[in-house]
Amino acid sequence: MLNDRSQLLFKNLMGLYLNEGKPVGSTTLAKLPEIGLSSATVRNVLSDLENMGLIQSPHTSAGRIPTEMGYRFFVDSMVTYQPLSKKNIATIQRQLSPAFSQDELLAHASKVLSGMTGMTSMVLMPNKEREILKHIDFVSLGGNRVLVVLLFNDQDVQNRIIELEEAASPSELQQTANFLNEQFVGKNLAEAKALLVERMQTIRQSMNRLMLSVVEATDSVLTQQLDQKLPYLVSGKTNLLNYQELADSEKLRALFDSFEKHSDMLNLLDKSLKAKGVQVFIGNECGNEIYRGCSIVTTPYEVDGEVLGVLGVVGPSRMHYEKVVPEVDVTAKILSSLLKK
Amino acid sequence: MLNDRSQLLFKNLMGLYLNEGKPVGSTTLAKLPEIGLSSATVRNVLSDLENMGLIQSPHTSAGRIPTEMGYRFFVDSMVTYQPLSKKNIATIQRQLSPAFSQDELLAHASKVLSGMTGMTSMVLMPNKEREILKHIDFVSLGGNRVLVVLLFNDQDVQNRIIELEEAASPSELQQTANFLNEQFVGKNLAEAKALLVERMQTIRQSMNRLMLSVVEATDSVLTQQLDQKLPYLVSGKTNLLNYQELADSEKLRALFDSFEKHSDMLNLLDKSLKAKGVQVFIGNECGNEIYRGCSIVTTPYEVDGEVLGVLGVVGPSRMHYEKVVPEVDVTAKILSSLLKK
DNA sequence: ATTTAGCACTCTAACCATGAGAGTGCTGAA
DNA sequence: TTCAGCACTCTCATGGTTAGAGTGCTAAAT
Repeated sequence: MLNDRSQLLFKNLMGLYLNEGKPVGSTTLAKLPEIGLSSATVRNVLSDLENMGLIQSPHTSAGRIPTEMGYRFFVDSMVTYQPLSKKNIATIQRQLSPAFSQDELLAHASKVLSGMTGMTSMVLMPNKEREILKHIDFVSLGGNRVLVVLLFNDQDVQNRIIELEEAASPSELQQTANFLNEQFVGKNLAEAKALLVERMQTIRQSMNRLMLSVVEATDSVLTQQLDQKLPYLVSGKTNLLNYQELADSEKLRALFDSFEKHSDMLNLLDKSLKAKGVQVFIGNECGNEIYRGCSIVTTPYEVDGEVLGVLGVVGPSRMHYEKVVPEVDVTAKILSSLLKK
Repeated sequence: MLNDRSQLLFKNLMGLYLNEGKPVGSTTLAKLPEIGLSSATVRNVLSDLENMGLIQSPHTSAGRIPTEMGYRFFVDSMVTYQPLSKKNIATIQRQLSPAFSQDELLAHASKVLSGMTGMTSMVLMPNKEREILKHIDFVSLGGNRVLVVLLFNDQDVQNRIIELEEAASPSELQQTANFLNEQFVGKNLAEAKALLVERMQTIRQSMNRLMLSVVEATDSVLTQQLDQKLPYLVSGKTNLLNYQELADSEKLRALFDSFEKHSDMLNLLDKSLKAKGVQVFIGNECGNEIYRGCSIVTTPYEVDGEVLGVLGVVGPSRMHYEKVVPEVDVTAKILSSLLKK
């Protein structure tokens, strides 16, 4: 559909534009040693490319810049991705390793990604509904206060302090914990909640008042557990201040607002969740007018072959895809490998 | 030192400037009903005020704007603070109450403050060194993995998963926990660490290898506990995008960088930690050239009369002190009262 | 002794004209 | 098919001009 010469010129135009950020004219291209054509011939080709919708001219006497379709074509069939150096991979590994919980690990991944790419990163958190309850424990704090410790997936610990109506002895607490462990360990949060509702009738009859109030308090903790969490993390927002294409503070505000509003971003991350491998969304494909001029690169992370969430970066469409895509990819892989353990 | 008429004019000038953000000229002031002077007379007074260093002229044909000294004078002796409405107070209370841990409460306070003032807020976290250890507990996770639960100050729960060299039975863990509780509960983190080092010799002799390795793992958790935490939280950074006086993206970057660099801000928050009541830092007083044109309003929060940390906001010097100061003050008071419990 | 009207002066911001520079499309020759 | 040449268009930087805002000073009025 596109002859070799057109491709060559388009690729060179992209290269120059990604580096300089200024419209590229026919003379600039003609001067490149690998081209070997006069500027007039280049002009003819550029004119074709413009008719095809791959490039456009901001105004008559400026050079050409890629259109969204141009970016799309470039990303789909021209970019040669550059593998990360051993050293960079080691650096990521080193920065992610000292994390103690799943949440912390994901937060680190987000930081690493925004630091490495110089853009803004986001990490879609695993669906808490599907986290599997591994252990319940109660710690008496004296008086009526009890610390509830919930362990999910061997990595994620949550705790809440609850107040009972009357004091509970350690042995009573132990007994209740044993009961709850028997009933709910191995279930995910949603199942546990459903089960609790279902069996409440039976439980009421078989337990004394004290144990019942502990169970009820635990139920409310489980419920809160579900909604309370942020759906995704965002790091390095301020990195976007570095790009002049986003220098307008109206534009930035709109972007930041969109991050907080959640709906756009969740939509996108959800799409990526269902796809395999790295996805690149360019401009309008991001699903909102606001993202004109921006691109989003995402990829899912997983554990034991099951997709848990998505991580990615937002930046100007004029980004170095050949570097950013592998960076996102590798970070997701390393994250996945660390989650496995 | 300043006659009534000068004060009246200065106050009105400040009022107009705070609202409009544009230099105020003699005619504008003369037109105000409460002035009752000709613009010529006003000009004479303004000239005096300029000589005293309270106001300045950006250029010949613009009006006057306050200098930093002008702001200082205004804040120190002219502002009449507006008490918050009952409704606003109730709103703060409602937004802060549903917090489960100390950290969460402080994070909420920061959010509330940035939301209410429309500026950026920061909260200096309590000194972790001085948190008192209330309870240590171990939960066996099967295999060699043990969950360490540390409870501080009845509100702050921390946990870490540690891996032992060999499996430990629940009773062995219980025994170790009992020992550690006996030794360290009631001490603060720094004391606990010192004590551990001091007694290590004795402990080595009196305990078996397993218990020893648990103690050592706990020690490393205590150590991490000390450094790992952020010294302060920042919320609502993006609010600063709304102010045209900060619209320049260089300026914003410098500010955001300063928030991440910690040193400037910590210096300032530390100063506020030692002072009583609300403090206002204007421009240069913030301790860095970067904060030219910005002011910082801080106040300590406390529990049982002991100062724990500081909270405050950063915004343009042209802020409504009469509202912001009470807002910071009340938020700190409410936060303090919730921490007490 | 104050206050104020009047006036000359200064500076900014907006507007317009101008020209250099960059890049284009088209045409006709190689 | 390629390309040199040329007329054309548009932006951007520059400089000049003007209206408007605000000042300081002086001399008259209170």
